[in-house]
Amino acid sequence: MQKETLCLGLLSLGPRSGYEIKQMFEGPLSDFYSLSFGTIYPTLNKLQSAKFVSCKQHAQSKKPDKKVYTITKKGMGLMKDNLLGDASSYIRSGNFGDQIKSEFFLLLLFSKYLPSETLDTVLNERVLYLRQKLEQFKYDGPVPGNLDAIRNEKSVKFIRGLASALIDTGVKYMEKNRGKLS
Amino acid sequence: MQKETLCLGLLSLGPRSGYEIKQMFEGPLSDFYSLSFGTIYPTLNKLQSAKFVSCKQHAQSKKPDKKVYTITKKGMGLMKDNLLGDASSYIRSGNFGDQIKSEFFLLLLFSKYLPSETLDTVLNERVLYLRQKLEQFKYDGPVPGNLDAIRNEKSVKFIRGLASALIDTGVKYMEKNRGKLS
DNA sequence: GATTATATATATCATGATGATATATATACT
DNA sequence: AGTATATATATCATCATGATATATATAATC
Repeated sequence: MQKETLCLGLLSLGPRSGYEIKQMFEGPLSDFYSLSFGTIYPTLNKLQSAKFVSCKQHAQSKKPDKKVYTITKKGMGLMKDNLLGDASSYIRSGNFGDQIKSEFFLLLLFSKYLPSETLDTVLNERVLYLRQKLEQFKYDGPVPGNLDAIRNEKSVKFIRGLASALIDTGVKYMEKNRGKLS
Repeated sequence: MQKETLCLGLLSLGPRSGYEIKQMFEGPLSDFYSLSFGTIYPTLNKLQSAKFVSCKQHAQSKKPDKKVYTITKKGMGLMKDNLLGDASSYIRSGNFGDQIKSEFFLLLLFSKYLPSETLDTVLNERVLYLRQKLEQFKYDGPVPGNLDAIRNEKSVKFIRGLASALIDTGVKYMEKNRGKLS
């Protein structure tokens, strides 16, 4: 998916600044996708020049102005068109997997070269991390700030349920089978 | 993990060419990590110059010579050192998640802008793909060529079991809950 | 009370990984 | 006969990342 389409998609959930878009990628979206500041800011500027988003500047004393972007009708049109194109590409491509870079799995793969205490700590920390993730995905109460919007979407409920099921399976497998590694 | 360490790690499982290393990233490793030709070949050249790997050229009539790389004692030393460093960094970093870019989850997230037939096809293809993956991970017979080495590793058995459990959970969740998306 | 770290907020840039392309041939498919 | 795929290495333009710069407020630590 192009960065433009992704930014428009996130702005379709409600007006946001570049900083807040980055927060989404570091929070609830971190398990699915990420974009850096170096990509987000130029993309928003480009979208603004082409009138796919509008921008309201909120002056803040002695902090940089907060630029809140709102998707335009033209932007909604582009987003929907691109999304349809992306889905078609996905279907035609024959490549239905995700792009993953997992330091954890590489460490596991070469674990026979690691001291057993080191491997143990790696596994412990990973399990601890996954347990926290699981709580986050299962938690149904309010979340602060601008992140509430996506929680009520039908698709997000589906995704959160899926993520919860996957993490739960992962944690249970690791607890049951980690003895077989050493 | 540095590309050098990763290449050395794969060569520690047995001598291989750059092309065969790429095949591993496209096959059994594709769900965990990937490197491109543009990274693999220069890395192998660099490792050879520094005597971390040796190279035997196998002449092939009218095809480019096949360069089979073997890890040296010096290379094994570097790999183990780096691996320990990577594990320590992983533990210290506090960042225990994986880096993921999932076109599928983005399409799900914005699925309300997609025609229901398109979404349906996306889900069908994904489930089909996951079922194939599941069979691959569960299959215990021999695999052709140079890919057998990693299948017998203790760590790989653990990883394959984990991957199978995760995919199984994912498929079952999707089949049960996909109706809630539309 | 002083210092350090973290959060807000945007912008830019060097580095380097990716994906495409080039080159060359054999085999399999249509 | 013609097209696509597989083997095999190498190079390179493009662009995303991660780091850095700038500036301040608040929270935490000592």
